[in-house]
Amino acid sequence: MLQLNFLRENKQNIIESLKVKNFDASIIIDQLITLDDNRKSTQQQSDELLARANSIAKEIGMLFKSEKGAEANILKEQSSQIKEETKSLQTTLSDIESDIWKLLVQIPNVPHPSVPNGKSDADNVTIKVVGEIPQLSKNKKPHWDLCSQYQLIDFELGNKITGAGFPVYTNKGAKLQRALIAYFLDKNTDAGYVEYQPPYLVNEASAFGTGQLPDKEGQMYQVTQDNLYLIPTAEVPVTNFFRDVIVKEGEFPIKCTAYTPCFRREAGSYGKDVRGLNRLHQFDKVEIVQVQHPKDSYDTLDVMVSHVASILDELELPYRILRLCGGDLSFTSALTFDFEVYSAGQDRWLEVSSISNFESYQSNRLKLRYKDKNGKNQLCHTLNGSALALPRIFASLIENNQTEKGIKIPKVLQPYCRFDIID
RNA sequence: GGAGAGAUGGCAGAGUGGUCGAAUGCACUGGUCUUGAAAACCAGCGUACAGCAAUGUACCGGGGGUUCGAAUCCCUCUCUCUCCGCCA
Repeated sequence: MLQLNFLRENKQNIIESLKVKNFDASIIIDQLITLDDNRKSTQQQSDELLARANSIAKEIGMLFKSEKGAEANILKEQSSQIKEETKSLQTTLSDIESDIWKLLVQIPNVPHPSVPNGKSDADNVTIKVVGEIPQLSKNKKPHWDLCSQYQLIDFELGNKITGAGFPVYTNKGAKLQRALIAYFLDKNTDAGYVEYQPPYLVNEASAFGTGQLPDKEGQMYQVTQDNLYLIPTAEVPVTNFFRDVIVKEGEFPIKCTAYTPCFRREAGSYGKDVRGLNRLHQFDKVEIVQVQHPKDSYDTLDVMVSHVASILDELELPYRILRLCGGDLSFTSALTFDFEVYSAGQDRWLEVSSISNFESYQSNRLKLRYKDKNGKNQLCHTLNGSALALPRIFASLIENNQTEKGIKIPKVLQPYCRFDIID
């Protein structure tokens, strides 16, 4: 969420910028400023009364020590009265504070000036297209057919033991999956990311820290008995490493990578979008997260984009990079680049990575700060992206590399797979 | 699952009702000394809100209560540790 003082000081700019996200902030910001003014004056009154009560309490203490009980009792009366007065002020204050909070969490992050206008994913701007779209024979197949032909994934078995959206990888399918995870992690650690294996369940505070709660709990699987949530992405546990942390300026950039399964309820999804591997309830992903100094975060975003591009280059997959328009940008992001690979068996582009700069939006909620040169605490910037999400990479790899003789494995994966063809 | 113990500043660790936002040690920062370093010595060193500032207020795991006054007493929740049981 945004800081109230930031809203106060940049009101007009923010209102203008948020129009790109199709969000009208004018009323809500005014409400917030009024509430904040109220908060300040209420707090001042309350602080004043408390200061008086405190000094009286100290006086009473000293009077008792010097055995002047009578005088002390008079002061007790006064103090009790003051306390009565503060009670209602305290109630007002906490009401105001919760009102402020409720409004504040409704305001999305302010988009970066380079975010284009637009209503939906149709308005995203393609900034780069890389690689040749393979020309396959008329007999080309989508990955779900290839999976059963070569016994790579058993969707039916997953249906039986759990339900739709929980595939069972088998044989060379399982090996390819394992190879991809190892390869992605190696690429990331070679680029300086520290590897983590976080928990796959998180507590309420963590789900709240990255913004899954309070609004998006419908997207998460919950273990109600222990009040835990299955992670929808490694972003949740990894970013929460830094909850309530004050880092030293010299520690920037902090770079983390983690492989985790991801669990998403995906309520309401249907149709060709969910066929095969296109959308699952459980899938694997390798995530990269960075904590950065505000002045460097956009350079870092570019570096992360080229890092992911280099992985797709090595996998020899055709891909394009999109700059998300205001309408498609997530609530918390200031600027996002999406990567889509071309899946030639289905003849469509599939999103495989989304790299975002959240600026201080997450940090503010997480209380993730650094001490600047003047010793003052400032909010860090956070960024994250997938490097990469497995299922759609898996799908496009086998679709694009299908031949009469079998599915060819790209060179870079062969040492990890220990085979070069699926036949 | 059963029994017990505990939660205090970056860490360790005092404090069981009255100048306690909190001793002390370590760590850290600045300075003196030194050719440099170490050691020693001096000083500083939590967070948030309000204020130009002085300063004020809140915070000793979370929430609630008792009291003129709570880190300290009471209730409650959460978490951690130890022992026993079970188990990869």
